[in-house]
Order: sequence, then C-alpha cells, then structure tokens
Amino acid sequence: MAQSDTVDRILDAAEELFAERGFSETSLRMITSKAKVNLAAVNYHFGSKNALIHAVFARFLTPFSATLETAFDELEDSCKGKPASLNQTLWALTESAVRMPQRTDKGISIFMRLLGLAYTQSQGHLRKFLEDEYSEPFSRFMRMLKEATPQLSAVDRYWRIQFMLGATAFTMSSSDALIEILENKIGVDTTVQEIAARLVPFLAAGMQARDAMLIPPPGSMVSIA
Amino acid sequence: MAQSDTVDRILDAAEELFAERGFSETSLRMITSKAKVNLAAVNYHFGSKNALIHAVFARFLTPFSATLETAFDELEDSCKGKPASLNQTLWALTESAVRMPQRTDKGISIFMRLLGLAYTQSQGHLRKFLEDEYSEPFSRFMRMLKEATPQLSAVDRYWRIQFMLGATAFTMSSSDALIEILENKIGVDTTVQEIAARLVPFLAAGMQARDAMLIPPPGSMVSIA
DNA sequence: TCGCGCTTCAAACGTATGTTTCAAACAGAC
DNA sequence: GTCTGTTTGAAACATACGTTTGAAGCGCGA
Repeated sequence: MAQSDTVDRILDAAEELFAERGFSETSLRMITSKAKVNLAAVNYHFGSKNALIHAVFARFLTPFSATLETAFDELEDSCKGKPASLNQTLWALTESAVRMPQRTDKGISIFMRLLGLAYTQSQGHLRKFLEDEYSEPFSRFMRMLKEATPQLSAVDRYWRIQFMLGATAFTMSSSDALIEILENKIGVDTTVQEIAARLVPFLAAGMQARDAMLIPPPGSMVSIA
Repeated sequence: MAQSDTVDRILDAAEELFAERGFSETSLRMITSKAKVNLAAVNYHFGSKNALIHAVFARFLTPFSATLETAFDELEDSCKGKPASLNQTLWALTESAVRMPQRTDKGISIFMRLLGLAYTQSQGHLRKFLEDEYSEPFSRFMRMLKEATPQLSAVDRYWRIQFMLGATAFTMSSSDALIEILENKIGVDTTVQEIAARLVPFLAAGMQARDAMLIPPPGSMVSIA
C-alpha cells in the first residue's frame, strides 16, 4: 500500500475531529486511533501536530481557492469593466463553496467549521500559515466587495465584512445541528444550499443598511432607522 | 485577609486569561501565578477547573441577566401592550451589555469574548451550565424577536436569528484582534461600544430584508425555491 | 537471495496538566 | 494564651500529552 493511504486516513480523521472538538482538545492519540494508524505515523508523515493542522487546511483550501479564482475570473469577464454587484460577488463565493467537490456529505459544514475555528481559536501558527498561503483570493474578494459598495466608508465596510464572515462561518459551521433543531421544531428539512440562499439576501441587506453609525443618546433607546 | 481576596484575585486572573487564550489553553498554573496565589487555592475554593470556569461566567452573567430583565421590563412597559420594535429590542440588549458595571476598562470586551468562546468552544459542561442557569432571559429575547418580526415566516425567522447570533458572537469573540487589525490598517481606534453601534443596524437590516429566497443566482445556479 | 529505502510498530521519553495531600500559618472566640 | 475551624503553602500524585527511538516489516530492483 502506498503511503497515501495512511496519510489520507490521518487527514480524514484529523479533519473530522478538529471540526467537532477544536485543535487543542483533539489529541494525536484520538486521531490515530480513529484513523486506525500508529501514533508515530503523524510525526513521521507530517512532522508535528501543527504541521498536520496546516495540512488539513491545505487539503481543502487549495482546491477551494482555485475554484474561487476561476469563479471570480468568470464574473469579472461577464461584467466587462464594470465592477460586479454585491449580490453577484456574494453568490460567486457561496456557489464556489457549495459546489466544491466534497469528500463526504458533511463536507461543507466541516469546511465552514474549520474556517470558523481558524478565525476563533487564537492559534498563532495557523493564522500565519493561512496568511502566507491564501491571502490572495481573500484580498481579491475584499477588493471586489470594495468596488461593489462604494457608498461605504472604509471603516464601515471593514466591520460589515466581519459581520458577514461571522454570520456565515457561525451558521455554516453549525449547519447540521441547526438543521436538526429546525426539523424537530417545525418539521421542515433544509439543505445547506437553502441556507446559503437565505444567507445571501440577509448579508446583502445588512451590507447595504443605511445609518451605519448613529450611536443613540445614552439612556434612550430610540429607534434608528 | 478574608477569603474574598484570594477568590477575587483568582477570578480576575482567570477571566482575563480565559478571554485572551481560551479555556483549554489556559492552565491553572498560569492563573494562579498571575493571581499571585498558591496553585492549590483554585481547587480549595472552587473545587475544579470546570467549576472555576462556571464561576467566572456566573460573576458577570448573573448581574447581566438581571440588568437585561429590567431593560426588557421597561421596554415592554413603555410599549403598553404593543410589541417592541426590532430596533428597540436589539438596542435593549446591546445597551444592557454595554452599560453593565465594568470592573476594568477592558470589561466589556472580555465579557463579549467570553460569550463568544462559550458559543464557539464546544465545552459540554459550560453549555449545560449556561442552559441550566440562564435560559430564561434568552427565551424571552427570542419571544420578543418573534413579536417584532411578524412578517417573517417561522423558518425565515429561525435562520435569520442564527445569522444574527453568528455575526455577533463571531465578531465579539474576536473583537480585540479585529480592532487591532483595523488600527494597523487604517489607523483608526475603535471601542466595543462602537462595534455594537455598527452591528445593530446591520442586524436589523438583514433581519428585515425582503424576498428571502428570491434573488436569482447569477451564473445559472439552479433556483431553489 | 540479498540489500536498501521507506513505512509501521510498540515502547519509552520528558514535560505539563489537574488534582490531592498534609503540615504550617492564621484569625477569632473563649 | 489556648483552642478551633479556616486558609495557605510546598510538594507530590497520577495522568495525558507531543515527540523520539530503534527494531521489525515491507516492496522491489539488482
């Protein structure tokens, strides 16, 4: 058997465990026993636990950023000079995420949850790794968002982008649980695609909200809009 | 010296370290050495590390939920039977958070970051503790949101609430890092209060977006609804 | 068949963690 | 001052972690 078998089994197990428990809370022994692989295999093939974390991210982030690049290329081509609209930009992103070739049916939610963890868990090495390797498509997305929302100040745009990221990462990372809760509550089944279809208008509306910054006089909870 | 001194010093140190590093990544030895207290004091006064985590949350969540209850009471009184508006409800929440008596200037951001961590880090015991102790104001908030958005279907409202929670938890849990990034990028300093002031209009606009599932995806993604 | 990389394996290493122990120090009542 | 219950202190405990070791196993060209 080629090494790829062991390597992939480790990556699969690590991906799933990281997504459901976080990085520090997942030990190499959990990973190797789930992958049915010897403990030392991780350090043999990857070098360290941190390097394994990087490999897990690289495995899905590399194809995703390629998909994203072509989606952005196509979008900009079809716009012929004019900047793409906010809706178009958001759809290009979500479509790339949703249409990514998935290894399992849980693929998209694992994907999202890992991204959320990368942002949330203050793992310095991870942040640095992601910045070094994948800053380009991210910057490009930011540039397109900027062109799509010229009415916003840089500061407003910055924060609203964070809000969008949060709503997306949080919801998608818990999509399985949230879908199940809704099923038990109202009896409606939902797909990840449908969540995305509901998310995009929410984000677009938030992004284009008026009156970004009207701190209300203290003590009075006067409506803003 | 009364015990309260040691207890409070432990709580102060734990709160700060938890907020900036997470729970698993913060050891009791870090806490006790920052608090200038003997290692065994934690287990003596609190019983265990998990119990200490609960105590940290209880110390700020108990006054907060009381503040929140009265804010909601006042809001409902001032509305005399009519349901409160979405903006009013959201502002009542954020104002309660922002106006909480703070122990330090970093109080509010620590508060927010801990809440974000509670949501994000899947610490089973913490989730259970929070559900057991503080579910009531949360349910009440949900009820008010429902009355403030009668135009939404139950399913739309459900997802949009998740989007709101995500944007809030995610942004607030990383508020320090995000503020610092913006500072380095544009040279603008920001307070947590300002973030909240920007967040509320974003959330309200997203919550009230029209045509939840209508926008035709460009690039010929098959329509969903 | 031998020899040589590459890979697996069981075992151990050193370190860090949460927790426990038990004697010493302390504070307040009598 | 002495006794009593509470709090602190230094040290040890058992366990879990990431990592390293060195021998055994394997596949394959010579």
